[in-house]
Amino acid sequence: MNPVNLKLLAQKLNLSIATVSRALQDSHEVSMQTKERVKALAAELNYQPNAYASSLRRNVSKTIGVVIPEVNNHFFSLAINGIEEVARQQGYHVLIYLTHDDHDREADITQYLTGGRVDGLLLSVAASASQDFSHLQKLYDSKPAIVFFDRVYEELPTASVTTNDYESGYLATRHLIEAGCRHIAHLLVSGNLSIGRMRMQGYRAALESHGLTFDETLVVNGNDNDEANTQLITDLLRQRPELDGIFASVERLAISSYQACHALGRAIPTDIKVVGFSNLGVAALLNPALTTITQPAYEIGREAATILLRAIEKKLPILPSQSVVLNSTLFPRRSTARG
Amino acid sequence: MNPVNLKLLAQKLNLSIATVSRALQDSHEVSMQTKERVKALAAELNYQPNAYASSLRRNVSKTIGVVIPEVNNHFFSLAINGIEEVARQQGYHVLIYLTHDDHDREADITQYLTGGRVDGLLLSVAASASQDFSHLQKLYDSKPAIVFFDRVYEELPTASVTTNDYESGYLATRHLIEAGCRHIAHLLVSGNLSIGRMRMQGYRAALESHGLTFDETLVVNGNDNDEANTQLITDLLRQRPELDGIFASVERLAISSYQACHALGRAIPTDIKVVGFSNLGVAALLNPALTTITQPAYEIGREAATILLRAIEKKLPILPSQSVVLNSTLFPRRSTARG
DNA sequence: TTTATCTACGTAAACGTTTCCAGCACACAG
DNA sequence: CTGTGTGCTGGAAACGTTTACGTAGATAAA
Repeated sequence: MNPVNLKLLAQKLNLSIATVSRALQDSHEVSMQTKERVKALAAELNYQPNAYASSLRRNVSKTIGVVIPEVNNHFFSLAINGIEEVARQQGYHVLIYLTHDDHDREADITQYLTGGRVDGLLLSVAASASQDFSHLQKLYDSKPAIVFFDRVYEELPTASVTTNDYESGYLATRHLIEAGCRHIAHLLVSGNLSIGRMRMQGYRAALESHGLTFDETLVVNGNDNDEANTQLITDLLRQRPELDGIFASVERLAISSYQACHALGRAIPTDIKVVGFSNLGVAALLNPALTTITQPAYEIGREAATILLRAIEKKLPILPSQSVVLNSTLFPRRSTARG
Repeated sequence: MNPVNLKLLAQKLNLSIATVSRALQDSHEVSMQTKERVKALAAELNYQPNAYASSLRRNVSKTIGVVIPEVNNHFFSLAINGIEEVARQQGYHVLIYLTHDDHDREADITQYLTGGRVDGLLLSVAASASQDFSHLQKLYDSKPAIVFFDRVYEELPTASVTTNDYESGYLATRHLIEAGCRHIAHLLVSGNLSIGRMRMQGYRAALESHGLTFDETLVVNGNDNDEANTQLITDLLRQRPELDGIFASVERLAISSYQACHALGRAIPTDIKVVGFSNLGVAALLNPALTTITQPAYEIGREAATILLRAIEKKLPILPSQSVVLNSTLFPRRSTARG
């Protein structure tokens, strides 16, 4: 494509390719004089090193992969912001792959990535129904550096960046109980991931420590289809008229809950109260303002990328002990106001 | 890293590297027998070709770059969804770069990308104050395939995917006028891009064709800092108490308008009406529900990626005539209701 | 003087592919 | 028997870097 390469520079300068290469890397083995000559010409001809040749030779790509369920979700888009920020600072490129919470897509993608295309990987596991994580095991065996964030597959001995999901689940549920709820549904998408289990345990513990009984039929699994979710919630609301609280474990389910309530004419917070995990910037502007558990998404992205890039640069393995747990924050708003 | 390469396969099979390579590509020059032997072993050893070696040799990277202002914005995240979708279908990888609407970052990034790292580029130009587009010119000269989407730099003779911005600006403004507004502010971020100019012209034309005079001081430029924008709008509202309509040319400014109105106690839509470009899924759930002009973001992404990949695959240049204009839709909601 | 050290550069191998150019064996036509 | 094709395979060059190694000349140490 662009025929400006080391060979061309070397010819024009009557130097060897080796010297030109070294000059551009500020090697001490090259005299100041030649360095300047080389750099001047390189700048003039707008020389850009061929990334692939360099990656091939050095076995280092200066590229990280980010594998996430979706990007149209404030949590993940904020996380990407954080990731891109630190990657750019350190001269890394960011490849994005979306799984749409589909197991097979995730397997395909991770399969791709065993080929050395990336130096490291940030992964937030798909919340599919499948219990099969062999693709992640395979990926791990091909040993790129991996850091999980938010949605972790715990069996791999690597680091992860998560939030205090158990406490958050507990807090959200207690908040509803204290607002007067007695029949609280729990909506989630990632029941078979640790994140889902933790939030669930928090929910359950809060119920039980307040003398409420845990009812399995009030736990509903959604997916990534908003209409289907809204329908699911509508059905639930109809079948269980005693329901007076909803704890949505993920943003889209909180939104669907609003939609279902609007459709059925259930007033929030009078008839039913809603709290949801969400990074929606406009939560406070909703009708009514949505009480949220908000994760520090941007910081999670930064933190995960930092751990990953540090390990790559120092060529050290990533240990589970480097894991970080950040705290989410509960923002009480109208949707859970008393009376 | 992973030492499973063609050489290893060749050794184990007592074949030459050339034959193994050809077998894996289903070349007709290899007997069925050997093909199967090769593929079996490759699968068994989990062979993944080295992407960099391949890219180097073929001068093709199967990677496209996406350069956008931000990802934490529904328009762009939906667009990325569309882009990733078609890229994945065709076996392409997607590199993401965020400019944060900063001219210098954009210049840095495009500089990077002249190095042949990507086969093509999808670009939505940063809405900075700068009038300097020499970095884009330079990028173009290094001839990767480029398709602009939404925010176009018109001077480059390549294709773009946009929406009917003039009509949308006209429609939004007329909608406000018909709802009774007489003093309408226009908030925008991209005054020096064609997209900004088009929307502005639509705004102006609607005013004038309805006997209202265009007032330059009602046109306000925001940036990517939400607090600053809210402050800006608050100031405007205070200084111009006669204001009864806001046309926000970009999602974040509509949100900031809500915040400013809430803070000042101006009731929407009674005191002031708001319409905004937005892909916010929860627009209908806002308080009050926000009237939006919604761009077909997902389709824009798909369309842009399709044009780009077709050109790359066929090795044809991209012509301005391949440009596509899609239609946005006005969704009237409470925020512009009469009375 | 010789020997060691240092500076500044060149030669060439290597990274893992792809692909051009053979070559060989065999078949078949003239 | 010669020529021509065809089916399969291997050797080796090439892509653009980086880098181990070598070397020539200069300077310093012995």
